[in-house]
Amino acid sequence: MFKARDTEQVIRYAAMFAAMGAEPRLRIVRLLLTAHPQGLAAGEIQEELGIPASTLSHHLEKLRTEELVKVRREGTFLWYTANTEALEEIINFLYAECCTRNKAIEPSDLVTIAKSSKAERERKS
Amino acid sequence: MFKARDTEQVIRYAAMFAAMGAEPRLRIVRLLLTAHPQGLAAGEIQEELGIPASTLSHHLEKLRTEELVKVRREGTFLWYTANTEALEEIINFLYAECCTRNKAIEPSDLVTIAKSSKAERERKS
DNA sequence: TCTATATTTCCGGTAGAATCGAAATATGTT
DNA sequence: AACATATTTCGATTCTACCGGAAATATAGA
Repeated sequence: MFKARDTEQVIRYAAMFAAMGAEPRLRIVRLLLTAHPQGLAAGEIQEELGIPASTLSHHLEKLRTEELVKVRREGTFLWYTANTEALEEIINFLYAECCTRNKAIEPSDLVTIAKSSKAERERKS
Repeated sequence: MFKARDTEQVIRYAAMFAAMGAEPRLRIVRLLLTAHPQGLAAGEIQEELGIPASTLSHHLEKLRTEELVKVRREGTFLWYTANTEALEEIINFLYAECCTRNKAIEPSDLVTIAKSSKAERERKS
């Protein structure tokens, strides 16, 4: 039972991972996160990352399809923002799949790890 | 400065996401996690998921290359296991990228969310 | 060595993804 | 309406991923 629902889930998450699994798109998501929650207009992304407009448009379309970014129009500009809910969903999925299993880490450890890697990141920069 | 290192990181994580971004491979990782930490022989995975041997071999090779699975030989069998460290790394990356930003969620909330989704999952099954 | 089993490598076919210039569309301004 | 700018859609090309049968390799046992 619930096989169909499970199948849909796997397909959906695979698609989300695939959307992040291309260098230009991962860059886009990262960039949008630095600009969160205001986001960036397509043209700004284009300029920042040096991606041709038409190519960028395809990537944004893909990210939008997989719900990793949201978009709102303001005049002739399209403002893209990262969909942090979707990213949290991915984290939860990974956490559910990975970290509740047998020997895997405890929630409290996860926080410790997250904090220490943040500290480490800041130390290195 | 550190542009090169950052580039490498993005490329690496994009490759990891891409490895998880194919339905058969996401299934494989999930299956290996259910069998963690013992893992499964390639033939068992093949039988369980109904993937032809050569195709499966390609997928496992990809996952191995991106360090998402480990492998050990035992006689003629190759035992594959999920690399939970790599999965934790992905969680930390996403957490770092996503959840330390502006309005994003706090570590303590992350645990709450993770726990409640686990509870919800168990309720549904 | 011969046989059996597990798995990979080889090879070719095919579908889909990524790319980007050019043309089309959308919106706002004068 | 004409023009300017932002972005998408079109069209064509190239590249890469996925797939799976057949052959090769690895290991163990008789």
